[in-house]
Amino acid sequence: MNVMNASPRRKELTRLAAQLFVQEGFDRTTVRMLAQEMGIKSGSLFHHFKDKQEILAAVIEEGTQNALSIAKAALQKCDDDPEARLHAMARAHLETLFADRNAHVVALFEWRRLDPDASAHLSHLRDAYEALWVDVIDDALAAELIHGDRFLVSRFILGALNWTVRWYDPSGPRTPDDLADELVAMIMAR
Amino acid sequence: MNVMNASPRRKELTRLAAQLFVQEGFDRTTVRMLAQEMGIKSGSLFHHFKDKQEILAAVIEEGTQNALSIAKAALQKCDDDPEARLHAMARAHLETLFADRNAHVVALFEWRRLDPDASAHLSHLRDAYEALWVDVIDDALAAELIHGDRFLVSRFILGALNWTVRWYDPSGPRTPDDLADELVAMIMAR
DNA sequence: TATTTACACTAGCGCTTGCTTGGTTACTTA
DNA sequence: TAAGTAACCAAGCAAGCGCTAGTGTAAATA
Repeated sequence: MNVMNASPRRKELTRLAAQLFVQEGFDRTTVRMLAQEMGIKSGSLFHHFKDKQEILAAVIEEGTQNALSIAKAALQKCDDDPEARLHAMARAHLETLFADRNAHVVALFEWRRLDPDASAHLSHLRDAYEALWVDVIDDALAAELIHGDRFLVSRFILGALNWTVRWYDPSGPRTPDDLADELVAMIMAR
Repeated sequence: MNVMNASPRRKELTRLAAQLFVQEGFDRTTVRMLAQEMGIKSGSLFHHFKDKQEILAAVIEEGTQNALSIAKAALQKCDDDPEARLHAMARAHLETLFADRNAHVVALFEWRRLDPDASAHLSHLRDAYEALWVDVIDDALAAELIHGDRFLVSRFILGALNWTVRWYDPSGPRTPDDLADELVAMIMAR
């Protein structure tokens, strides 16, 4: 078994697992289904992952790491203007969400299936990501771009953004950037 | 077995099932766990419900029916002012969401576990509820209380509201009405 | 060349799952 | 008082579950 490595093979298996977890849900996805999708037998799966839990953790870790680095890059690319940063953050959020949709759907809706250890470890990653948001929103409030309670405002924004995975159709006329811009327009004081 | 009835006993069992489904998730909730929570043996469960699926459907139906009638009542109580209607609808949404939290969490996050027949039946109920929202939002747009694409705006609002079940703590200082008012304030043009 | 490593296989163990069966008990109604 | 019915129970079946043990083999390493 590969301890905590990130071989290309394991990455590919993780990607396939994410897809199945979205289709069927974590609990209904059996190790036999996973193995078949990967083109191997169920026993062989445990050469790559210690147990089924570890596959879930790998999927979520992958997605959250990506989100974090994309958001950081997006924020660095724009100057200190609060409005630009708000736009950039919303765009980055939706960009990751749909570039890596399967992993994020799993992270959003199967988080509770993680065992306590994995959950604790991944919580730090998620907190680091949310800290970026808090920062951006605080600046927007200070600049009076938006109004309201900082806690509530950030929850509402993240809720609206995360919920998009339930209805957004990438083959439709709108791009993720369109969504981001429309949301920011909706909440900005005019 | 009781076919499609709503005996008090069955209603109570449905309530208990909703609680367990939230705690454990539908798939991880076994009929033995359900039975124990209800104070009966697992076999007896199937006197009240045809199968496990039917319990899930009962939970979701109960919650959605409540949401529909509360929203209708709230809208009838206020006059035709678009702003009042928007407030009323947001308040009604959160009122049901937390009065009947378990059922709604199940409806929001376990919907996909429904078999196709139950899903089709319950979709009509849900559509009826969402139609109320579309109506209210159209009026608000026409009155220029809010701006933007009607489709996107309604999705964002429902997303922000539904996501509250993931973070709202009823024992905290804020009431559901506070949340509703703050959200409406956030999206209203000033 | 000898040894290790990575990756896959077959076979199946021990357990849990949703659900069924056949029967009992307590209450209501004719 | 007899019949009917709603609610329950004990026992267990067949299928499916996660995971393990032991083995084979080709490529990389010493």
